[in-house]
Amino acid sequence: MYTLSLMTEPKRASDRAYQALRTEILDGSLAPATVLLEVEQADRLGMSRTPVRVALNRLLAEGLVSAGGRGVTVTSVRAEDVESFFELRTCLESHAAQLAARRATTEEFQRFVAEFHDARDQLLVDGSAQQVIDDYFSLIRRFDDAIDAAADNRYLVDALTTLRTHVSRVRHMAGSARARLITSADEHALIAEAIAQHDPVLADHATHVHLHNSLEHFRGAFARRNTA
Amino acid sequence: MYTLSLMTEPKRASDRAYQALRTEILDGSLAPATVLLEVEQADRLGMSRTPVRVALNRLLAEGLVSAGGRGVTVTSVRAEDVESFFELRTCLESHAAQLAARRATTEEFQRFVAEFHDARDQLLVDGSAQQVIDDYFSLIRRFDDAIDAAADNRYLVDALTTLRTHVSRVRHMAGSARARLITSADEHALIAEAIAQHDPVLADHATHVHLHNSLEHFRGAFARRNTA
DNA sequence: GATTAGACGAATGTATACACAGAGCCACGT
DNA sequence: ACGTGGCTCTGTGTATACATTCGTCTAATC
Repeated sequence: MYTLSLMTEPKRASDRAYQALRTEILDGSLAPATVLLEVEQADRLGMSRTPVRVALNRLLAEGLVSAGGRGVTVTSVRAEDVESFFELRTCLESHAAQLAARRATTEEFQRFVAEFHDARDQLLVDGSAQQVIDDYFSLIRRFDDAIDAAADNRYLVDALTTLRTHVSRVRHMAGSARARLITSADEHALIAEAIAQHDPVLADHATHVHLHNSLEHFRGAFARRNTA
Repeated sequence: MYTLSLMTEPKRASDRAYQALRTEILDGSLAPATVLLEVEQADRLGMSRTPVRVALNRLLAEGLVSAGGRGVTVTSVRAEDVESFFELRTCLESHAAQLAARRATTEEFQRFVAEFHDARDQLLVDGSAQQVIDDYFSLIRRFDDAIDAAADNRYLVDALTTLRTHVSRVRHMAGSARARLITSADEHALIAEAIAQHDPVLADHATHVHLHNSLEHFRGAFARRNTA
């Protein structure tokens, strides 16, 4: 089963609406504070209000839009939201890494160590090529999925999935600097190593460090954006 | 603004449907594995399919029902779910308590210490009276709300709100023994004390202890239920 | 006798029509 | 000129009709 975002054309109109709106919110085409009206979107997406309504309710549950009086509004991402957000994310990802370190198989995560080393080398050689960057993010995604599977906790994975959606938004807003990506690859390699060696405390702390640095990067990016 | 569960008669039919179904799932009137059909429920609740559909989608997002093939199914609560569930809950509540200990005002939580002491005394005197038990749960609710407010993290509070819904279900299934409630009051008093004294580590650990004991209680209740 | 293909039916997915509520606006009065 | 009252217009909430899909039962063939 592929994830929704990889399926080319879902059957249900409500799924198409959900995907379309979600993608546009994540990549910024639909700017924060934009008001989404059912009729408007139904017209734009070439369907009736009913499936749009379903899609908007799903986005509402995810926190990507908020319901205020008339229509729904694309939620804004203020700097303080990013702080709150990473506070929770650090808590959850660290815990997931800790659980993974207890429950995962060594081989699987030792492979990730090697992959992250390769990725770092690639980024060093050609860290500005979009292909290399895309590959790296896809590696991170596989790594996150592997941790989720190893953590083996449905509720935790659900919470993290929602959070990671919001991460995508912030990432889009902040962009990704080559230097940060390289450091990030090293940090991920360490997390993978800790999990492979069944060291829960190190996995916990390495994840903490990684997300701390990640947040610092976003803070910098936000500051530059707001002064520019 | 009152919470939905306290509003006597919401305007929207979809809200009435949501409340009705949610209540019935939480108190067990709708047993796990029950299949909910739109038409069926619409008929039973005296409305059309449309608002029922909205309600079911909300329940789906909350994880109280799951979508399998035909209709939605009331999710079951297996022992292993309770484990996963408390694993996450411990992580989040501990973190919330930690944040509250850093950010809360001493007076507010010192009052909670006194209230929990009073509650324990009440439970000792007349711990089987439904009124006393209800009062105690209502106190816990106010305490949780106060922690949430002090933690001041929208994402964390959202995650905890969802989790606490599931706690209600488990509590209903397991029942509440007088002895456990008394111990629980003491544990809560300690958490409140730690927050009042701005001791994040103690708040964290006291919450951990409380939820550990709480989980032990549920484990025992489940074991008894499954052997009975 | 078991397995699979096909048709039937029930339940969901979608569209549309109507009801209601809230916001904006114009006119009227002061 | 400014405030107030009602009107209109727009958007959501609900109902219902229609389309589509998926499960299931049956029957036929191997």
